[in-house]
Amino acid sequence: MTEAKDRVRLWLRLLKTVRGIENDLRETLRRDHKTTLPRFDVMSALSRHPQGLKMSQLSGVLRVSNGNVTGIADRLSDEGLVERVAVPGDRRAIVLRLTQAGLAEFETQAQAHEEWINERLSGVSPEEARAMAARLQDFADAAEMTMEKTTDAQ
Amino acid sequence: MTEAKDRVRLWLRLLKTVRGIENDLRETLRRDHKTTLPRFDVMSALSRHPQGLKMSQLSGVLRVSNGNVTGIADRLSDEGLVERVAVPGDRRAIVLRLTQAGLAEFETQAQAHEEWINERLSGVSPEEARAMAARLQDFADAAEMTMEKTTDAQ
DNA sequence: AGCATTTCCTTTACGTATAAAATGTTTTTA
DNA sequence: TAAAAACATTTTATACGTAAAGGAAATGCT
Repeated sequence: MTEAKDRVRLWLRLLKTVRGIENDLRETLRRDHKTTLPRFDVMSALSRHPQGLKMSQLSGVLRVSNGNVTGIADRLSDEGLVERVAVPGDRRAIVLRLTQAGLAEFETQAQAHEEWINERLSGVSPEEARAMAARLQDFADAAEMTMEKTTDAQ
Repeated sequence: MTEAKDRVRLWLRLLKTVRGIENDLRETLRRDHKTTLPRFDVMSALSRHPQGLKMSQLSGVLRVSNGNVTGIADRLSDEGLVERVAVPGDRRAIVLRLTQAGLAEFETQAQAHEEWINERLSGVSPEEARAMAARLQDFADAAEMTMEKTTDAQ
């Protein structure tokens, strides 16, 4: 009973916290870098894979739908920040990767992003940050287990 | 340096956690209640204000744009779950409130929602939930202070 | 080889989200 | 009190986001 309420309150608090940060971040990305969080996420993923990622890998990593990635890739591509490269052995697949310009742009954004987050979360000590991140990780792992159980039951 | 990384990691973890829950929740709301989280949020806010809320109050409470609320209200209204009521003294304003059907529907959804969250967060003990929620609240308050400082500086 | 299935990506239809402009109404101010 | 400013909401243009359907290519099975 009451424990359910406690968990609901935690969920509402998590949601409010993340949305608050996201809203502030959106404003900053738009004003300072003429970009958005989804675009940043895509470029960030690509920056960790210099050889590029297939569209399906990208949507898997980002946990968004295929069609969503198609649209973001279109726009980034129009601006010359990413490029689509054919995959030798498979004419269905396409690899997306950062261009030189895209990499340079991302590095600037990433640096500013880290500083911005550090400032925005300045009320959280590094120890607290590590502790909270670890706890969230634990609980994600627990949820993962539950999910697998459910999935196995098919 | 390192502390910035710790805070960034916390932010990424928060984002991933919330998005994971949101994705699962979206699926559940769609399948079991033929609705969405934004619709649920609107109905939830209205349920806490039986006399209704002006559109601007609603977008203020939910922290979303005016135009956004307009669209959601349109769809809920088409389904007879909410109604727009003229405000006596002010012909610019409109109050949105739940209909009888909307209230009944919301109560069903809210009950199921609470149970679903409780299950989804079953890996978090009630004590942990309270502790984490409190810490998030503290840090939101700290951010609030920082914001006010910034705002005052105008 | 041949035909069904699966895989990969895009397209479509729709619902959210914002910012900015437009519309109509009230209030303020000169 | 007429003009200007502030307000409340909607509309517009654009960008995400999903689910579901579609087209092309690879795979698998017989």
